[in-house]
Amino acid sequence: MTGLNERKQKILHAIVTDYIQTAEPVGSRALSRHYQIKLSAATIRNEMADLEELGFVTQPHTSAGRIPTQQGYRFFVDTLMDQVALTNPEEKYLAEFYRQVQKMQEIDLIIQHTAKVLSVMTSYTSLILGPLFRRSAFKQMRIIPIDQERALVVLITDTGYIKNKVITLPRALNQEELNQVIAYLNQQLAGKTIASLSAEHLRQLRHDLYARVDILNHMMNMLEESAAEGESRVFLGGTSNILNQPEFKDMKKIKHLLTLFEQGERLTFMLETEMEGVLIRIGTENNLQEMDDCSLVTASYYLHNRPVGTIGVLGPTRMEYSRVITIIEEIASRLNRLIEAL
Amino acid sequence: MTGLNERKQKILHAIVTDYIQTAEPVGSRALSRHYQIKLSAATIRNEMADLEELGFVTQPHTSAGRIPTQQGYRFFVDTLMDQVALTNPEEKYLAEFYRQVQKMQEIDLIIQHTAKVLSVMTSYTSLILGPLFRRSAFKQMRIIPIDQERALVVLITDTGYIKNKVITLPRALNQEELNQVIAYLNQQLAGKTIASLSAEHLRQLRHDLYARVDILNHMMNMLEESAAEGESRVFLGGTSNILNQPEFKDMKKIKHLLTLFEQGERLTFMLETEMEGVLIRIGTENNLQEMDDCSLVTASYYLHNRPVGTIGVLGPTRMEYSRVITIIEEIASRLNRLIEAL
DNA sequence: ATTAGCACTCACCTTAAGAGAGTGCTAATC
DNA sequence: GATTAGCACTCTCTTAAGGTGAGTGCTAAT
Repeated sequence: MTGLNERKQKILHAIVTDYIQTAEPVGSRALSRHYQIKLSAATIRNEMADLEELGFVTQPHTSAGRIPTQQGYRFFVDTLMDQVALTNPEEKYLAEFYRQVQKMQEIDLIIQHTAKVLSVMTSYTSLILGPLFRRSAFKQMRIIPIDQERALVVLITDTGYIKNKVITLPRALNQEELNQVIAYLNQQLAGKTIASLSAEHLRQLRHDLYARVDILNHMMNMLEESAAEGESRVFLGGTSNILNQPEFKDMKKIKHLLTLFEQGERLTFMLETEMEGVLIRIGTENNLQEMDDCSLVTASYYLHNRPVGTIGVLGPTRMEYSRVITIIEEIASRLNRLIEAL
Repeated sequence: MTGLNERKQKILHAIVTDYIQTAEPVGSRALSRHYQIKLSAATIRNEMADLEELGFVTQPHTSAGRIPTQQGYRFFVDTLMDQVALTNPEEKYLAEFYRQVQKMQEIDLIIQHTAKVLSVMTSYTSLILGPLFRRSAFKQMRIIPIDQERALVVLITDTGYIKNKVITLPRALNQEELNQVIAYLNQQLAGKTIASLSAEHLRQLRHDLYARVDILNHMMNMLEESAAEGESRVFLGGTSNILNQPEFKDMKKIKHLLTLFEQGERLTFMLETEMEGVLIRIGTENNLQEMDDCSLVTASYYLHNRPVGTIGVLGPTRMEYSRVITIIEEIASRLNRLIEAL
């Protein structure tokens, strides 16, 4: 299947590289001139015809140059792509940037800034899925009475995500009672991830606290709600960057993408993954109409080797994959370090 | 200056109304046909020529119909505009919507949903400035130790805005000490708005707590930081709606607007106002390049008659002002009621 | 004061022509 | 047998020209 001889690979590599840079169909002439391919245009034409038949490239119209197909990009990404390193200025910039970010103690700020820098450095749009609540572990929980009926539950997780939730209490409670419940919950839940709270577990809790079961129920409801899908904490950066891409000069496409950007749940869905390392989804691999012309490069970030969230870069399929991968890897690793320190 | 006789006003009204609907230059013919103006096209042409000379309308080119100028819109908004009421379905929709929203206890959720509904109902872009911290009043403050060095300060304001801030403690502190400081602060600050904390006030506090001045300093820094401009809590809704407007078919304009949308501080600046009632800024009145073709309709929302935030609708200058005003007034008042209940 | 009539303007659409880039194929060359 | 030069062909893109139609300004009649 991947029976591409070295020459074809070289040509495909050149086509993809060139097209990524110029967004123009690549002709045989240009290839034989600029790239280290010491073949005549005619020969290259023959090879390109083969590549087209094999599905790696295509022509926008009969007498145009070739552009990579999705399959072409896929092969490029899997086999052909060179690795690039950060440039020195990039490296310095990032180091300085995170020296500043480090001082912020709140995960939300950190992530927001990370989204920003990710989009600036790649000049694509960045998406970051904040630490997932249900993959975070309990650190502690407090309850602060607000008035007769309501109280604020503050939940601190090990990912630095601080969850506030106002709950309505079923009846007036004295601080004493509340404290008991909280103390017990803290003790039972400390260190556990939200996702690991089995039904069994919860039943046990309910049993233990049968005397306070009404309060507990409220608390548990809150937890479950939060753990459930509903909560989408996606941060975007550089949404306007998509407008720089010539493939999105079409109003309709932009509209679809912008509309997608407004739908937190769908973005969350796109980003949720437990994959190790960098994951690249090209065009229809995203399984989303709106994303058919887009690629998404994602990497998870970790706390204690547990993946808790995802950072991603969204651009046209004609994306500078190698550069983006390098950047995303670097930033993910910096984010990891920051989160460990929270 | 505004010496527009009734007939001219009638014609201007018709031009603006028609142009708002169609986005096409309005010709004399169309006016004499469709609107209740029983004058011939020729007469209308003469009047239109006058209106043009007076600066209320203009021609995109010599042989086109007229379109309103900024001054034209201004006059329309100030003097000509009819009031419209919500339609019955709109009213029902809103009532049901807020029946749902009411259940959410968190201001952020409420505002996010309000932004959504505001953009959906107007089909423009909505901007909402969350309750300003410095215009909110203290309700209470708690501190939760996280580890040896750090603690979480939770600050509940009367606008329902709950502020979390991780602070690094200057030295290990026992809960006792912290509680003392917090108790004192709670007592001193309860009911005061952040903005009203004068320097004198703070000096007094520092004096009273001289024994704990290091902790206090940290807390105060946090407060000051938060009260300062830095914190921009702007919520957007329906950003993709701008793409529906024909005046934004130009990529450049869209790009500028989207870029503006990414700059929280500038949005905050745009929205900050203490004005009573509905404020309309048309085109260059916004004092922002990017907004030269846009109008912004805003209304403050209140807690105890104190303006704490702003909701706004952003569209082209060719905006359905009267409809937007009606909607924004209704939604602002519903938001008021919700916030009073927090 | 109002209106009908008319010449004129200008954007927009369609069509045609020409340039340019690139291809596929064939025949010559290494 | 693989490679290349040459050439006819295809298709997009740009530019120019002509035609259409909506709308105007002005003048003379009502």
